[in-house]
Amino acid sequence: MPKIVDHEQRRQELLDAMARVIVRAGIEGATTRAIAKESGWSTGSLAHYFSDRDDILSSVLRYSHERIKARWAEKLADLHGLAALRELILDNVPLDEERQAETRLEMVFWSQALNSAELLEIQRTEASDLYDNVRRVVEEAQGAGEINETVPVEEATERILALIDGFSLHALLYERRLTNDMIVRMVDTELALLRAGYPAPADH
Amino acid sequence: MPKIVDHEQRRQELLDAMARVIVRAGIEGATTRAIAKESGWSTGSLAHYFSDRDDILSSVLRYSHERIKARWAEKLADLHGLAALRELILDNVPLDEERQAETRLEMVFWSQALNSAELLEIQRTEASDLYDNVRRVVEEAQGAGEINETVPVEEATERILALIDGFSLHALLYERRLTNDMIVRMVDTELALLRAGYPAPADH
Amino acid sequence: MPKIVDHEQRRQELLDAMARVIVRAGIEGATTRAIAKESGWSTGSLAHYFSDRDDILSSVLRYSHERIKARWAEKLADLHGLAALRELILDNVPLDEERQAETRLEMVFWSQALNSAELLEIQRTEASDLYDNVRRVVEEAQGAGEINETVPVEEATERILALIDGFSLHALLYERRLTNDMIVRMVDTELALLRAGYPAPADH
Amino acid sequence: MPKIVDHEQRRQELLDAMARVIVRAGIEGATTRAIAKESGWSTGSLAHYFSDRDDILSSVLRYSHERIKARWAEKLADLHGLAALRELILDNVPLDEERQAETRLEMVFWSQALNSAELLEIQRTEASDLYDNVRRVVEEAQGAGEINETVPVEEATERILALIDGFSLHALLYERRLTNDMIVRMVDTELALLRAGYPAPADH
DNA sequence: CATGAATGAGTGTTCATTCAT
DNA sequence: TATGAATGAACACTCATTCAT
Repeated sequence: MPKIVDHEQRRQELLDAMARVIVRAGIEGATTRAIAKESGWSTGSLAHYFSDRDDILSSVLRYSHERIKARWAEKLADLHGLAALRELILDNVPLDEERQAETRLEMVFWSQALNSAELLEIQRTEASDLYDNVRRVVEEAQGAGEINETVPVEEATERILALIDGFSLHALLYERRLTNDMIVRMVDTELALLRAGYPAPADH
Repeated sequence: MPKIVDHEQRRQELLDAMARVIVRAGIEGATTRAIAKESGWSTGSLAHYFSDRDDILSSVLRYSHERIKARWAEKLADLHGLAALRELILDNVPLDEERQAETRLEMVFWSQALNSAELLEIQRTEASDLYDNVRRVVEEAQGAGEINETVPVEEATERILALIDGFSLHALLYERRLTNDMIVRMVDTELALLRAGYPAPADH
Repeated sequence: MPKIVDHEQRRQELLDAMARVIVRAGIEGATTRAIAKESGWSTGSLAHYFSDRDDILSSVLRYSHERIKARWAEKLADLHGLAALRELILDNVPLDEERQAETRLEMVFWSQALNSAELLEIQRTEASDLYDNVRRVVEEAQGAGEINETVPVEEATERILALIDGFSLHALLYERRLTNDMIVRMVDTELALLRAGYPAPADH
Repeated sequence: MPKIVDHEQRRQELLDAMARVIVRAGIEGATTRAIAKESGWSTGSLAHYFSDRDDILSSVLRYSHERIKARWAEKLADLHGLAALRELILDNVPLDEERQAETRLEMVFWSQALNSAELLEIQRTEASDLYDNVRRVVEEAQGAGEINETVPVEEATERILALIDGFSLHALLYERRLTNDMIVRMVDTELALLRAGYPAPADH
């Protein structure tokens, strides 16, 4: 029993190290040696906790999402409706260094997933978690009358998710152009839009 | 007289091959040998056209943007205001296979740019091109009364750019969730929003 | 517990292999693979003991001199004055196969040092060791009255060093012309010259 | 006829370029491209004048000696005996930049010859030219009474040749230690020694 | 369980050489 | 004759992985 706890704890130590290395040096810098050095353990040790490098990679992806999800659970515990939605969105956007690191990690996995069926599957599963959460909160807010009843839930959810990743990406790549202030302001505009209801699209 | 070769044409041939390899196999699959094989030339030949792998990489990024920009120029030639904006947005979203390939390429460079000052610089320069184009068309549309005069141009531009990349990303990663139809519908919603003007944000 | 390896011993094993390869095939034949093969280890193993090929090269140069110096120390322990000088000179001339191999190694590094600041520095440091030894013994012999008091120590030292390398070089390149007998005879002539004192130079 | 002249002239142009590259960058820097660039001709041109890189190398060695020999012929034309010997020695020692370049070239070929039967043969042939010249002048001087009749010609010749290369080597490698003044002084000491006759060697 | 030495395939790159023009 | 594009073997080096201790 205590051994199992140690095992899991050691895995997390190694995954933390791996995540730090990826954030600092990218996927190409995340060599076995670099991870081992960052973690303080030997390269041979990794083999006891992960079957190979791909296993480490997918584990990092899962682990990162677990931490993010745990944070949501805590933050959303006492919030409801639009307030919860706002918190959820802002929690998924790189407004501070911790969130920036998470986004860097995400970005690496976006492209990695394109060439790995396993990573893609994980990515999709994890993404559907966020999707479900956003959608649930949107529905809740709509049920509570905070979101206009004409707003289609699915579209609202997709727009929000697109904005989250779009802002995240641009915040990292074009940091001088897209400031935190602008992101927060645009998030609030989106929330106001949900309150007011989407305008009817024109013909084309 | 020696064999005369159109240097620029050969470079493009090689860059096309490189882009195909990256799209198919990712950045890690884009080895010198894979590029050579895909292009039908030998590894040694690459040295005549590029100084090293980094040079190939950054050239691919630049080349891809050149093609995209050339396409805009053509498409936007006869369009103005909102119609031009709609075309520009839809042209930057992976609605067909060609555009999907471009997005895959983009995604690879997003994460590569995080660990390469040179790629980041190129990425920023190219991104500012799109920014300028979107902003110009938005201003034009606003001048023509197609966009509500209360809409802040900068914010509108950033929202659109975020949506473009957010939709692009999700279309590739979560293709079954985010369909082309939905993307087009959401783009039109965004345009309608610009016509109607942003709602006033609530307090927090 | 991991396999425990005597790092220094393994380094010397590899350096010995490297020296053998250089002696046999020259600097251009001393490829990573050739060294690995000669040593019986894999190419990847070299990386554990040397940072790169330049490191191997400079280490070989240093290592070779260490062995030579250790031999002097032993040989000169009980000798003094002219007898010590004679021994020192003869020990630095390729009279047997072992010494021939050392000279071949030396010759390779002479030209390598011309294009490598690091090798040149090592070469100079090691050369000054021999200079100091020769000079010390000459002074000792002069103090003991074995060398004429009019002989300038610096000039005597330089002549001896020049003769050592000149004989070494010619013994290897023109082995049929310059025999061991001749070398020994000329060394003894030089020692006799030191006893007798240099003749006064004529005017020019 | 004029074509043949052109051919030979072109060869020399290329050999000059090759020699400059070797002196500047060593044997490893003397790539086909570097030679072509230095000469101002294309890499393909080299093939018209030399069969391969080895041919270039051995031609450079021969060419360099031809120039040196031509210089001797001129310098020694009006000199005889010890005066001629002194001139010959000083002409073969790197007292000025031109001679330094020649010595650098020599040094490269010393080690190259150890692993190339062809280069070794050339080296020996060329070296015997210098040997013959030195020996001839020594005999002449001895015949004229300038050199003591007890001096063995062969040994005198070998000593001189060893000193020439020893001084040359040390002048390049240990330039701050072995100055031109010292070299000239030691050469004159050697000449004085020839006048005075070698001292009788002691027993060992 | 932990180590780190050892592996050898694979990498980007360079090179002398060939050859169609 | 002169060119320089093209070649592909060879290079130094790195890497994920294995395994005896």
